[in-house]
Amino acid sequence: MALEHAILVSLLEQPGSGYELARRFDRSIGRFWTATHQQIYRVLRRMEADGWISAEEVAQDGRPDKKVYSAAGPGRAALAGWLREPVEPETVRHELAVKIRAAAFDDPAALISEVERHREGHAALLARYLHGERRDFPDPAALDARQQLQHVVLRGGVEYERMTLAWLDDVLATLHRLAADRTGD
Amino acid sequence: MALEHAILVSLLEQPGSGYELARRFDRSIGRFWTATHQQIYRVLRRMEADGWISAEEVAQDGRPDKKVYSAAGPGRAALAGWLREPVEPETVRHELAVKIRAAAFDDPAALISEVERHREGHAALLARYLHGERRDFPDPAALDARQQLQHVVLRGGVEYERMTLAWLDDVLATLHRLAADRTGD
DNA sequence: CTTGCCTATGCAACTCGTTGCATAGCAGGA
DNA sequence: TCCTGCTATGCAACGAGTTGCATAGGCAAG
Repeated sequence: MALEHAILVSLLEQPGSGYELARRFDRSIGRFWTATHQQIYRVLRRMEADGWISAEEVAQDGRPDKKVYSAAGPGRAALAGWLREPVEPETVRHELAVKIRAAAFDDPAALISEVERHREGHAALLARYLHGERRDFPDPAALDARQQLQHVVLRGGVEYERMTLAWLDDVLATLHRLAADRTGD
Repeated sequence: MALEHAILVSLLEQPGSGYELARRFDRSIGRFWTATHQQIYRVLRRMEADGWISAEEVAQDGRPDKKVYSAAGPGRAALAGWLREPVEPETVRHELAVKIRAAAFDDPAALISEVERHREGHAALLARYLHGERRDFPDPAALDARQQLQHVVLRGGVEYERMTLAWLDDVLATLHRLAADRTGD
């Protein structure tokens, strides 16, 4: 389980409340590790009980109080230990790929609009990544260690989206060809 | 949940026992939808109870009996219905990406051997994909619809591995540069 | 002949992750 | 005024997924 470690990294980069963490997961980190607010609150409570993080109640005006968490010593130590353990290979749950093979037993043309919608989503995400890259890393030569590591992860996201877009185009071409073959004879 | 649909597709392509399905998931399908034998047996029983698939006891000599499942009419209908529902975007759980950002709070050089091991795994998988492609799709011009769809999914796997290898090289270069900067001053 | 491995199925217990709902104050628009 | 929406946290219940173990026969190597 790496959710607790993902949260630790996020808190080390910037302390925050459960709610703020949930919003960060929706944006940057969430693309390679998803989590809902429920999971985050549960894990935060457990980590606080274990002494990995410390909490501070912060009163706000015009909105409810919040509990701001920071990574504590034991949390840092746990993260360092985890870094030295072997990495699990990443897991992908690619529902669309299952559907593409399933289309062989139905009408392949019925998938075209779905694939196109998917493609739009990836194109939008790529645009967002590239926008974030220009904003946060305008001068790649002048980055500290932390920023360089954040940047290389972001480049991975960019390349993933580019690869996926090209593949979806390949899928669409295949589906169109199959549809033409069907009506053609 | 798409596990039942992934199993249906696999059974439509070729009937088989729970054990055989588990081995198929370890190989081809498992790269974009993982499942253990426990999940598979549980889902098979549920699908049989729902009439989606039918089972046949097969006695074997020299080894235990097995139950061979085939997709039945209601299963085909359920698959066709699922195909028309909206696709969820694929989810990635990329532990290595979390670790790379975590390395900013520890020694980045400690990650190098891990990333290299990861790289070897992806290189081996790419080789296996390319080998399978030469074996199963030697003449792309002479494929029926089902094979064309299987092939385009395989091409997605190939492109994913190529992209990942290139990115891991990028990560390694970044880690080496950071390690050199550290010892350099 | 015993030990370990492979086929083949399954139970029990657990953790992870999701969904729906609840609370509670404040802000802004119809 | 009422309704919607945002911040902020949480409970309860469920479903998905993992881990450890059990059974049971046959095969091959030592």
